[in-house]
Amino acid sequence: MHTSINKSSIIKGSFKKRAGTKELILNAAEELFAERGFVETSLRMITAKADVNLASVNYHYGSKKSLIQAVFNRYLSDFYRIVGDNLQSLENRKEPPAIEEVLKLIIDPLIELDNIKVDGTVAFMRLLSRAYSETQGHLRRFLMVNYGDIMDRFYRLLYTALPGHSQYEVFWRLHFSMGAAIFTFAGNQALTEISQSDFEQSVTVRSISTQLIPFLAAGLKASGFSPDSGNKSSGNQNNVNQNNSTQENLTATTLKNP
Amino acid sequence: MHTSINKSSIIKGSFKKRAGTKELILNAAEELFAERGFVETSLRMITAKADVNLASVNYHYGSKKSLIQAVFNRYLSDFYRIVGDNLQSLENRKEPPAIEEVLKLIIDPLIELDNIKVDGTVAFMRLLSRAYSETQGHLRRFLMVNYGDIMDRFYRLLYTALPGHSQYEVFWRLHFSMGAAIFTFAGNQALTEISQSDFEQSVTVRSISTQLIPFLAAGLKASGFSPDSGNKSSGNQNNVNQNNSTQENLTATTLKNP
DNA sequence: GTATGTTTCAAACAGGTGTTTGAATTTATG
DNA sequence: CATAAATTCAAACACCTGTTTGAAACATAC
Repeated sequence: MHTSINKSSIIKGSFKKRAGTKELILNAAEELFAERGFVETSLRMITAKADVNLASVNYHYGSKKSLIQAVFNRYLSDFYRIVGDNLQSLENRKEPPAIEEVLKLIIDPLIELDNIKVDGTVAFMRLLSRAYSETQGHLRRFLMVNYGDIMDRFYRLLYTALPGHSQYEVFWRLHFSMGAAIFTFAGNQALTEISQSDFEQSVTVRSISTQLIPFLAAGLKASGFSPDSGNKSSGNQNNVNQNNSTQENLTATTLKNP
Repeated sequence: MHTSINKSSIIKGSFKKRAGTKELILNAAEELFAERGFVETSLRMITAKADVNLASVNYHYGSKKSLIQAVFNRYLSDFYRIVGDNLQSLENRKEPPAIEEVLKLIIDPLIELDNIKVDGTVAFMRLLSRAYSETQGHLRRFLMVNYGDIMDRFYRLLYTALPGHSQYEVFWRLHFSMGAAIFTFAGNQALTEISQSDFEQSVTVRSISTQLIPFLAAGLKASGFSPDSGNKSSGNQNNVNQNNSTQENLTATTLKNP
């Protein structure tokens, strides 16, 4: 099956090896990990899909665990570079940003992923989802160590955009929002299929985002305690605001130490 | 290690086998599945924890797949029985219920799980989360076939509680809400630990729910398109209401066919 | 062209997986 | 008690896992 013809291809006018075994592995792994998860994807599936030898994974990446991190690194470096730029532009402003702006700051790059790769958004969110649920979290730790600062800045910006809310509230609402986004995008196309067949409307990453943003914005802005209809009346029990510790320390421990 | 003393115990005055091998397996499996997921939990781990023979799993349950479904069935039968009762009481009312009522309808039983079993809520949500992300979804299909009608009724009730919103909107917002809830509760205690250390406030299932309900309620109620501050002004692009098909058919296909 | 370093390859490795088997044991029945 | 059914048990089954090995093929440089 594996001929020797594809061993070489013309790249930029000069002969090179066939598109890099290392990248072939990374591409195949990325797809399979998003589809099936890390534990349910074997190295033999990856090497078969990439049409390379089994041993080349350990030769180029050392171990399966390192391969997983490499897949993540490629996605995140692309994604968080854009988010970082967007963050700075809002951080530099004097007046606090609107929540919708803060949300778009991170959702727009998420949508952009779909233009770079086929089903890029869904694949990325599935990887994120699995990173959070699979194993006991060595991957979540990897995420926090390498990219926790970005999330830290995002949390601070969100806090400034929500005056009148405690950091405790913002903390939880941030994770509610992450859950809604990750769960929805990562949801194995089942939701999309149902929606398409029932509502006769093509479902894209952008159309879901159009639904998601007002939902999250309203949730984030909501008054803390609403027994009836959202009025901030009466006594609220669990509204213990404690902004005594410095914001420096607070956000640092909040998101840097998993 | 395994003595023959615990082979018999007194139950209801008469001698019986030691608390049922079948139940011992189910208990051990339930804990391990919630902790580590289905694929990462081996039958040998389960039988070791339950202190029973390896072969007894296949003897009592036939296969690992059936064991997983059995674990789910025990949780869901308890949970959905209560939810079913709550649903009916609201369905019988003339005037549409408040969203907070609809949310409490399903969140209160969720909290109650914590009183029945230790960390019952978290365990249940983790099982749900894994059911949605793991494998290609044979477990999600099982859920929908056996318990889809309850979710169908919940969706309809939510729709009546949200006048002025299209079924398309309600559909997506329902799944946003599910994502927020499942992701948060299932989040491997990491969130809870962070919150406890940073905000010096004990985090319980109930205190999270107190945060979650107003967040979800506000998101569900939000006007469809809010570029600035949640006012339902200006033109909205993706608000294609199509209530042409009968509600009967719509909700049926929505949640019964996975 | 020979030598050197890099990459590929088939094969084997040690260990874990769910499942099956058949005998031994326990429990229930007549 | 004896017989029959239900359950437990240790061992083995066939298969899949990530990783290692050592020789073969390749690339590049002298």
